[in-house]
Amino acid sequence: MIDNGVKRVTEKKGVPSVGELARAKLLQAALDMFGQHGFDGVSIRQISDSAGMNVSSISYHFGSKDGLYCAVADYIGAQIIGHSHAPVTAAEEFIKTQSLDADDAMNHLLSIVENMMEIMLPDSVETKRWARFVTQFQLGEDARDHWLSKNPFHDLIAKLVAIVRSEPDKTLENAIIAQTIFGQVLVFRVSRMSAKMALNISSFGPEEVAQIKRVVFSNIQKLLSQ
Amino acid sequence: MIDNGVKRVTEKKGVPSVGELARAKLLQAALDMFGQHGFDGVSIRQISDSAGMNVSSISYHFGSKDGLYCAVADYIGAQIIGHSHAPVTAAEEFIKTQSLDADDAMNHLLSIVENMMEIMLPDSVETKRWARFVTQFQLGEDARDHWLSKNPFHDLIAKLVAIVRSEPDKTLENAIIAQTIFGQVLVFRVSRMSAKMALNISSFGPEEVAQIKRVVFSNIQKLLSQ
DNA sequence: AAAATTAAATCAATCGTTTGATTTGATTTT
DNA sequence: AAAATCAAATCAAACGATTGATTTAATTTT
Repeated sequence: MIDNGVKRVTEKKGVPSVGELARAKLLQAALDMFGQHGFDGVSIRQISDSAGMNVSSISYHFGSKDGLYCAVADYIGAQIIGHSHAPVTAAEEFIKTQSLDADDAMNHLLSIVENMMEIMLPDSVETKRWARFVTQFQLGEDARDHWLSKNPFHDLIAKLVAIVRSEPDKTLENAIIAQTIFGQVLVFRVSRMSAKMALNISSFGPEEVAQIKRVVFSNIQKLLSQ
Repeated sequence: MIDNGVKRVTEKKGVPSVGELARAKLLQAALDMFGQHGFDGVSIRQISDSAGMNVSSISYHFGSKDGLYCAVADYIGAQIIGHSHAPVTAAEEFIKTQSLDADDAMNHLLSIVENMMEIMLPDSVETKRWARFVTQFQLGEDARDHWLSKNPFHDLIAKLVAIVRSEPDKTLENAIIAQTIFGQVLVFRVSRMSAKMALNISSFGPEEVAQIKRVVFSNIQKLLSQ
């Protein structure tokens, strides 16, 4: 039910054309407002106003409101993939070597978790906007088949968990453990307000993130010990 | 920004009046549809149609759409409190005894976690509807000051964690640990679709819930071991 | 000049809310 | 007991405002 009909732009070299700048402005505005209020909570007029453009520019550049929403999802997915490229590929290559070194696997696992925390936790950076959008997105009904609904880290974490535990790959138990590891990071994003109140902090600054990271790392190492 | 103006009903004895039945029907319909599509994703006409009533019955019984939403939040909060009354009060009384028995504290902790899982995990029971609504609710902006946004289990979990770890109450670290414990349950509700795909299951049936419970219990015991 | 882009105006549809009239069920008066 | 009275409850209808989308015309870019 998602219309992705988008008029593409003839782009040349690295020079962003006027239309591409307009498209980018709309995308950023939509990213913010969709993330804050959800799909139905924002009108295309609010988005175009926030971007300083006209309503029709949305249907011109993205075909429809659905098309804009989908474009934002694609954009965020690409950003997340890009931001976690280094630790993910490193872990994937480690797995490809068929090494069964538990310590190495644990280090890769912690790197990936650290990367997830950098994406999901901080208050001020741009990644905050990604996380809000993704959370809203995952609650949506119609867009469930979009690949953004799939956790791109899970498979990797489950495999690393299996290696650390010296178990054959892909047992249900390992998948559950991977999910609980993911949840220990996710909770600080989804239940953000609740967590701030519970921890009696006003924002997730560098020190808070560091302390959370310490606890989560400690948790992972303990719960994966035999 | 929430209007809670509600025409109250002259009630007598335990006999539900005609208006109270209508009110309950609207409340249940709203609970379902708000939980599925969020506040802005549902119109009051859809809700009243689903309840088999007229549109204006909403403003009559709840004052406004906001009033209805708030009434649903209140109802769910009461339901959750009621459903977790037993393990919560047991743990609270244990804490009141000033006992420092780590094993007892751990048992109370596991009871509370088990109760949380009963509320949040299953696919078929009514509690599923509560969880969906709460998740949607916590993402909302305007209603953040409602007490439903606060995690009613956190304080208790944090105190029990402190006792298990033989530490003074209320350190930041204990609060973080409590949050990560909560996250291990929460992830199966919030990232529900993603989790189903990752675990390769079609629903959270009794066996799946049992296995998840086993893993989470094991995790908690390990990560709280010194 | 042609194509791409923006602005303004307009569309039918739906939004939350309000209105006035009507029905219901019980209480009070006769 | 019958009639009158009244508050509670429900209804269809309509309100102005806003929704996503489209059309038309003007402007800018290439």
